[in-house]
Amino acid sequence: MKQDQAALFTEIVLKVFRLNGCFLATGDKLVQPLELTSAKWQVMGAVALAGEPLTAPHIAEAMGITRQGVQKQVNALVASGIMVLQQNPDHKRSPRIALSEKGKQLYDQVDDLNSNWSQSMAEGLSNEALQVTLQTLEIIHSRLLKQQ
Amino acid sequence: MKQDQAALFTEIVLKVFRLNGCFLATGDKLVQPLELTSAKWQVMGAVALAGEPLTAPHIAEAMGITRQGVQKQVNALVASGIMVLQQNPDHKRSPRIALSEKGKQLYDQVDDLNSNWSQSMAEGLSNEALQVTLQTLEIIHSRLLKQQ
DNA sequence: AGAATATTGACAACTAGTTGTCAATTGTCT
DNA sequence: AGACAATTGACAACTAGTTGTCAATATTCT
Repeated sequence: MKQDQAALFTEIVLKVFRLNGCFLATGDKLVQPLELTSAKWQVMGAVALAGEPLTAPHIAEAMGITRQGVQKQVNALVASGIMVLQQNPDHKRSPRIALSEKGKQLYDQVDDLNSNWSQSMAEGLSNEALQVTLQTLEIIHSRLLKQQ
Repeated sequence: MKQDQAALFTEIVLKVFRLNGCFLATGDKLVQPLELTSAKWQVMGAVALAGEPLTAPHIAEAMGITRQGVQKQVNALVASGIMVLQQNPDHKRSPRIALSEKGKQLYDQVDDLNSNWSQSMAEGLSNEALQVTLQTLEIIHSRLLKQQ
């Protein structure tokens, strides 16, 4: 039975790999009309969710990726006028990054697309099943963080 | 309540993104002593699991990534003597790809590492929770495949 | 205050994977 | 058999992210 659980765990790992690819592909398609990508709206989402401008390292921490990965997307988003840099009184080198007006409007549209899609995807899945799934993934995630 | 489920779903999506990164990082560390990477042992695993040599497109289909992504890893694995190309009587251009003796021995070691790690990770997680999680992820995955 | 240490953005090189093109091969249809 | 379409490996260019280095800025310790 210990065997069974380990085997189940391995299948979950493989499923996560597949789902990651599918989610990114679907996300890219979803925001393609807005000329965005999954990577870009995730950065926008981190700032939108925080409700206040964040520095690049803060965004990276919130997203669980490296600051350099974030920096690339931020630079591109600033170049295209979706995000803006605000002087940071606490740090000369590290500006606060915010959504521009254009960025906010764009993100509202992303939010709409996402909420429609999420509702259609969650259709017919029980609250319990979703809760158990999320909770299990959270436990696994926290173990991984401790372990490394 | 439909709202709740969509929100839960969104959280699961974000958790999958994080877990994907963590799993890859942990997998890389796990097989680092064997001079492998997550990408390489996943290709090896696809062939090992099939129990017979596969062509590159077959491996790609099994893994859910593109044939070109697989091809890169296969070329590297062949160059390092871990996999070998076998003449394919059914297709002059598309050889069957198998593990070499060295590759089989390596994969046995990977398998050991993975099963130890999986057991420690699954520790304390109930069979039901793991089953519900896997099943829910499978439903989501199959919906994504249909949808696109 | 001054020195050692950590954080930060820019830059470059790298891994992993995708997309598109090309020519060779294979499959299908009549 | 012959023509047209699909599959395949090689190659190149691309996105996304990581790692490492550097100089500038912040932080900490005494």
